Amino acid sequence: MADELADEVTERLRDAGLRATRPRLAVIQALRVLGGHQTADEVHAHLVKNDVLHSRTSVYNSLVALADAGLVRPADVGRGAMTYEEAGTWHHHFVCRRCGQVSDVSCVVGAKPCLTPREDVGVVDEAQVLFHGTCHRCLGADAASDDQAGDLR
Amino acid sequence: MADELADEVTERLRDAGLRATRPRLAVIQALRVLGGHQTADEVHAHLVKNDVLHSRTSVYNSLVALADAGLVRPADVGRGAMTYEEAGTWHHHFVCRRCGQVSDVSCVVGAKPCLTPREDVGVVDEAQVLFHGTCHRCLGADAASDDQAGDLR
DNA sequence: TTATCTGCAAACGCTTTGCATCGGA
DNA sequence: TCCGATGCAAAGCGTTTGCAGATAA
Repeated sequence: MADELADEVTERLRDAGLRATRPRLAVIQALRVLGGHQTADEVHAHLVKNDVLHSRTSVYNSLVALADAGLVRPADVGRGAMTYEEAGTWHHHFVCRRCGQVSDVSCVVGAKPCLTPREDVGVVDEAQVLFHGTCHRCLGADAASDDQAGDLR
Repeated sequence: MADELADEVTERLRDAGLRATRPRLAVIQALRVLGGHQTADEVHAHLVKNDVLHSRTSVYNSLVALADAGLVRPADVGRGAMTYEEAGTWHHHFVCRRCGQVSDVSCVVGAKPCLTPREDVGVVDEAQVLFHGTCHRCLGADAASDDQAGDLR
């Protein structure tokens, strides 16, 4: 079931001049299982739990290799550690200030620098948008606690 | 000459319920002298060089206080350390992949969430755009070294 | 006078590096 | 076979925390 993934990853790593090793395949499979926006540590924890891989260094190494091969995209959403996601469709991120949850947001234009700066700063090859705000769940929790709190505060 | 700054900072800190202390005034003055996009360490180095302040902790403390008072804005441009700039007009950032230089870029709309995500993820109060690419200087250097290199490589 | 702030020292979390060993092609 | 990858251990770097003494209001 995950063999097609392994085959594709193997091929794309080789295309990038990299070897298809056990840790690398394990890391990208973990990323697929866990879904987007995982930190290196979360990937590591998952692999340790499933007794697949125990070295933190290898997780870092593998993430770098997979990113080089264009299979994984690092995304800094400003929450301490770097997060990683499978490189599928290009999108932006919304981060809830309360709970820290990260959601994907479609980009305005389908192409990869989906925005162009007004100023002529040079050649732009990428534009990342990071939205901040309050997610629906936290807004709901707010409303609920407002009811509960009554006129306190 | 910098007294108006000191007075304004004092007032705005007090408005935020914070004290106007020597380190805080020193940090914002350093930020003004150095210009935008300084790391805590760069601010610290500047203040040490000018024999104004020697504690790294106080630089961090002050930056937090100034950010709370809305006088300073932290901007994560994805280069390891957090950078800080005086909170003036709202803008985005362009980071050169070669030299790491950061340039300011006007936002699309003057208001503060200058972009709206397509998806309804919740209440968005901020949108930061981070552009990556190659700045003019590095493009120029490239052209020059291409000439020099001739057919090497 | 007192709550706030400072600033040293130490801890902390994420990430990288050095290096001997291992293994994919 | 041999270069590239692994993975332990340790360092590195930016940042935060604990706390006793100092200070703005």
